[in-house]
Amino acid sequence: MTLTEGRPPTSRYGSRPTMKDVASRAGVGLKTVSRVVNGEPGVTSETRRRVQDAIDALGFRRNDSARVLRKGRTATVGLILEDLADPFYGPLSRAVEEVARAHDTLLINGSSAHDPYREQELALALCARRVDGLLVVPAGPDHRYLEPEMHAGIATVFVDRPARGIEADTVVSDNHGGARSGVAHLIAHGHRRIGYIGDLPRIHTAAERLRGYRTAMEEAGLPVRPDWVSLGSTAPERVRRAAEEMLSGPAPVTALLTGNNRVTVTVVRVLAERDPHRPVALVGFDDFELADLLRPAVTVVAQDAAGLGRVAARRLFDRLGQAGLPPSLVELPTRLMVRGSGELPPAD
Amino acid sequence: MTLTEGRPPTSRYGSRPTMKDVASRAGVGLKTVSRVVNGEPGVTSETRRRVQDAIDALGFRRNDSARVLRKGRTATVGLILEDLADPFYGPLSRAVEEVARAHDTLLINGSSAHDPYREQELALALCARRVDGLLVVPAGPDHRYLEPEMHAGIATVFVDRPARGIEADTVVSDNHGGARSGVAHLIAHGHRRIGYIGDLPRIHTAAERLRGYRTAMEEAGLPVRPDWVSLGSTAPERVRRAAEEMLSGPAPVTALLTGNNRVTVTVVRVLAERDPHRPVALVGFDDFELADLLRPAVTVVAQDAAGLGRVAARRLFDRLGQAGLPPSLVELPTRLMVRGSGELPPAD
DNA sequence: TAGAGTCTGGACATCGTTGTCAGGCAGGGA
DNA sequence: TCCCTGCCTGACAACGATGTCCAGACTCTA
Repeated sequence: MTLTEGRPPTSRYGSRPTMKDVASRAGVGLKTVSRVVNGEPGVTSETRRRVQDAIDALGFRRNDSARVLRKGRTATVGLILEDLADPFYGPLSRAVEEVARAHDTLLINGSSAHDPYREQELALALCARRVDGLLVVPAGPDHRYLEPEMHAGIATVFVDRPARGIEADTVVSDNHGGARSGVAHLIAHGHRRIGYIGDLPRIHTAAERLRGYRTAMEEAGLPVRPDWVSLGSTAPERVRRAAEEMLSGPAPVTALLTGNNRVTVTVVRVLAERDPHRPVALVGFDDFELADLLRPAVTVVAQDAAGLGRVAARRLFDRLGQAGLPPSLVELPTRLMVRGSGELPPAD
Repeated sequence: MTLTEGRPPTSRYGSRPTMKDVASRAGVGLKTVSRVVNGEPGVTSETRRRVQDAIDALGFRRNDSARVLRKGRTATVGLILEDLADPFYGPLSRAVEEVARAHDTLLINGSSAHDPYREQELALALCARRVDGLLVVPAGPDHRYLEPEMHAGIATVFVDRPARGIEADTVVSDNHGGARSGVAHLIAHGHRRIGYIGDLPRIHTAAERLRGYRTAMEEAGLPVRPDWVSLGSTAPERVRRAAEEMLSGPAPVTALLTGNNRVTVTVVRVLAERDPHRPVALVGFDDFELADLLRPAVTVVAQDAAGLGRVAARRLFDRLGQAGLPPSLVELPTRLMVRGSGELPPAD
């Protein structure tokens, strides 16, 4: 039989059967259908079967909008990232999805495309759809716009970076410590002129990593020339220019710390084009696929992206289960993965 | 002022103000608030201002569940991928997002984790939330479960692979032609014993690519030994074993076609561990980041992932705008990107 | 056979918003 | 002065599901 058989003649294309339709077809009351659909007790198996038949024949599916309206909870949480295509967020989002699934909750992924306005637009759209909770990788400089939503009961956790302007749960990596250990590693291999190329300074992680870089240099008693630090967009052209300037100036650097995986990849390209007899050491923040297969293999400060997602999601559900928890801050450790590019000796 | 000032005393934590609350605070009717919120005409600027003040004071945000219930449309479409962390899907999902945005529509991303059951669960959950449309990268062997939904008016487009069991809009790459051109490239460089390692045979793309491989071999009058073809999961262990067997059997292959980027990456690892004096040529299906920086650089058959997403999303919105279009099939061309690994001479 | 207790099913209000429609009011023409 | 037009405004029903509560049917016991 085809699935269109048995539809009531009133059903137009684009209109769906409701519980009322199911009830009248099965010859029972509305509430009985509701009981069957929700697996509630108090329906004889004979009645249950009749209702189920009607549901199948009509192709009925419960309208969750109506359900949400009545019940108040949506069993849905939102995750707002900067860029779905950035490999750093893959494991993060996957980890969140697993936790959400364990709580029978649907995860909605969205991307702000690095644009504060789009982040806000997206977050508020999800709030208007009454998600129970929100996980946000902040792109914008100010998150006070979420205050009314949080007060109204939408659990919110910030991941990878803290929010600005409000107190909220936050899960981040130890960016300062990670950068510091990466630079210390370069120093231990004899480098004294080390550059840092990072993301926009308004982004918290970029600032923290810069701070870690400075700390390591200071601890070794090394000076930091202003032209050894370059913060800005991670667009390949900008990063390329920055790298080339640092490598050719009056006091060229012999080693580089790159502020995230986008920057690292571009810098790897720049270094590959240079004279292989004058190698430049490199430590990248964020691990990336195939880093071990490049020659030289790229030494990185790896973040636990899946851990960030998992811890943040757990915190979100804790908060959903128990309102009124005080805001918490969790900092996850990073790990230096030594592979080769950071062990090159200084060229001079 | 803090944002909690002015809340009516009845407002509990976790309950939100409604239009009714706004109306009574502003001293106007319910419908007038609705007009202001939706920017409808027919409200004096004085009234509008009073209402807006009440909205701000109460932190009101329209409940879209109720709105959807009343209006029938959600201005939301869903995209179901296999794995959010697979870099192939990044540009695809980004392209869909751009198109959705141009239509003032929210995009919900979800992942099936390669599991047919999860795909169905997710698709139906989105249908229950009454998304207007659905873009699906099929993971399952049977999509008849979507038939009632499509009949009920949920526009559905399949991407990257066709659906099984139903007629529907589909946008795919020219998998057969792409694989054929990749293998022809290897043959042109003197290879006669060429292997193919692909995804599970039930996956349409894997089968098509196998067909392309066979076509190219046949056209060159070359035999295909059964142990030169290995289909199965893309788990690294399986792929590694398959590659090692093909490279060490009685008639070892001198070149490989890999069926997608996951397989390619694993094979690159295997090849990197082997004797560099006996190189194995490689052509991978799907481009991937840094393919050009490996040594040898990896020659690939590149798909237009962004194109897949863009074309599919456009088709979805065409269908939303005009119901009853006949199902269409679009096949996008692939591009052979010659980089080095496919040009190695046969080892013997 | 009557009464008590249990189980099943249905009528109705409700969630927050929007579409319909009618009432009120001001201004202009006769 | 009266009526008509046009503009604002608000009362009310409806969207589809769920929770409350009660009625009727049934079983079991005295």
